Amino acid sequence: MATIYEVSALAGVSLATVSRVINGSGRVSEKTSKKVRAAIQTLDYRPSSAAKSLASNRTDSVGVLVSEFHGPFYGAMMSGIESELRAKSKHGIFAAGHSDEISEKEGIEFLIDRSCDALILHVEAVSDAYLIELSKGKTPFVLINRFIPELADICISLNNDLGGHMAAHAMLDAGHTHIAYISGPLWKNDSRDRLHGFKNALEKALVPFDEGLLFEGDYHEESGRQGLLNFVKNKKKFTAVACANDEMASGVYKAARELGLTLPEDLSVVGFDHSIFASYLYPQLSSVNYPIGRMGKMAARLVLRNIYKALIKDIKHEFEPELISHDSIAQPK
Amino acid sequence: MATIYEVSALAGVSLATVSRVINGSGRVSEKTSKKVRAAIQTLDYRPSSAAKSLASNRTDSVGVLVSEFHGPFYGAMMSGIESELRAKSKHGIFAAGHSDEISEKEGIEFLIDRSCDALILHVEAVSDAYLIELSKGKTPFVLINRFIPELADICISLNNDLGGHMAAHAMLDAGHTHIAYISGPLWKNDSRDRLHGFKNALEKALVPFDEGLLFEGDYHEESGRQGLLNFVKNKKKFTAVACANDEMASGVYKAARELGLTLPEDLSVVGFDHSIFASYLYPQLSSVNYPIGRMGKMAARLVLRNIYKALIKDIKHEFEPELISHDSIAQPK
DNA sequence: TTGTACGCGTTATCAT
DNA sequence: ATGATAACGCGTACAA
Repeated sequence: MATIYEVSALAGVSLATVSRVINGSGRVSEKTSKKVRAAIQTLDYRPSSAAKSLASNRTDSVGVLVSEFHGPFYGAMMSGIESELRAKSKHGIFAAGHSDEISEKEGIEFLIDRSCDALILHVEAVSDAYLIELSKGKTPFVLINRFIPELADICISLNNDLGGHMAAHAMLDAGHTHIAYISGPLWKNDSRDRLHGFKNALEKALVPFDEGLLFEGDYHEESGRQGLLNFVKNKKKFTAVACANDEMASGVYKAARELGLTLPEDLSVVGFDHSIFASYLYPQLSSVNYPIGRMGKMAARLVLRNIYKALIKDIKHEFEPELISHDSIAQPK
Repeated sequence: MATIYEVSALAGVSLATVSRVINGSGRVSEKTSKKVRAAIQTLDYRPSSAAKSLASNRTDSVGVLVSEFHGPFYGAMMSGIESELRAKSKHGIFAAGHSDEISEKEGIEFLIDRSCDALILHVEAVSDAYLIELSKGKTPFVLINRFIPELADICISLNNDLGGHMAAHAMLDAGHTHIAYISGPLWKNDSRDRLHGFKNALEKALVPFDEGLLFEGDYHEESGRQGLLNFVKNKKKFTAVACANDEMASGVYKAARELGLTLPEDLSVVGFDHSIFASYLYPQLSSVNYPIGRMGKMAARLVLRNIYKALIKDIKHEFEPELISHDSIAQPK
């Protein structure tokens, strides 16, 4: 592999000049620049990223911690981050945190040890205190899907409360008054916010909420199924069920079929996230959209601006959900 | 950040010794080693990965090119790769190739410029010749989901031909003799292999295949829908349809419902990949399993063994598909 | 505008 | 077993 020395020799200039034309730093005459570029061409010279990092103290890499690689959710987020970074010649190093405190901390340590210039974190299990402490460290980061008042300027979050509102109103507007709710794990912030928004919307509409129609799931399909079976077992009356994500809504579909219910006539369902597979379900699932791809892009842009001093305007910290209507909501019989 | 100099000073030993302790290379007395470790602890010393890379000419990073980040397929693959690499303190740099020749080449260039120690490539659009040429270059790589005779020892592939066989037999065994096939793009190797296996199985079973019952889709849902509508429009007789992936099978479900068909009584369907959402469909989709997660792990293990000299046995180059039976196949009426 | 010289924090090759 | 020292390839003040 050719080095910058060979290039400078061939071009008949000093290596400082070569460095300048490569990085566009400092003034270089067009003539010299041309010679240098020619030399780079003929030698097929590629700068050593290691040497560059050592000298500049930057790696051009951004560590990204997601909960999981699979599933429709994080893929969209990673995709948004990667394309945005790559356009600026940076790259992402992705690691999984598995929604587990130990594992998330290990992941963060791993990425810091990789000497990433910055991190983008989608963490659920570590505490606010831990993150506030982390923010005092050397590696800057951005949080996605999380809001911590003390770190507001590095948070990219969804208005989950509003999302809960929308789920409730999707049902209220169709005339439902007995609406069950299958929540995510209540130790997660987003789960609590969605539920809060949901209850709040009912309250404002003067529709009482029966706590017996609340089931705490785990965001996986089977817990959605269990939730519906549970309501039925307890002989609850309800004509609609809102789910805190689409997987659980799919579980509700399954349980409904087991019970011989026809969707959406016998039961209206609304999901959350508007995952890619919402449209694979039958009837196609109405769902509150979570623009995670755009949020991933925004997180990358925030890093690009804060760390790499890219000229980026239009930074936005909070995103709004939106109801995507399909065929899973009918009027109550 | 503490450097190795400070550690050596505090421990009262030379640089070389510290380096030896860290990397476990060369003999070091237990006593010295202890002193060094203590110094590392108190200084909270972390080796600089850049300096390490520069001196050792390794980055401990593996570039991974996938077609897309989203969707159920690549997530499982990336997940397998990441966990396997991280266990050995290596990391993946992921990039997307979008199944497009230019874009795939750019992605490969990008990863090489990142000075990855090796690459894991899931490429569809670049030619065999290009890859053979690439193999003569400096950066070693492994191919996933592709078999090139000249590069057999760096290929991890699925027996797609056998998969096609299985899809055909799922139908034949249920008694179907008029079986349509919705293929992926025929410029892709896996599409061709699956189709070939499918036709071959029919032939062996002495069931003639009507070319009018072949439709070339693009692996996306809508093309599956188009395929089925196309067969019907042409007044073809068939009782079953095999799809080259699950997305297109989902499209077939949609078209079937539009046509008022009841699944699986009026039409049996089999998919390919056994994506996570195969079970979200109703009726749950029978599908030929593609163990992409395990294949990703295997690709990582191959890199670990070949490049990083890890002691790994049980390398396997070809994986076998497997029919996962659910509820989408019935006997013909 | 261009060149010189030093520093970045390791690994690895010699000696000792 | 341990230490001294030369690479590794580039960025960047500082000079010229």
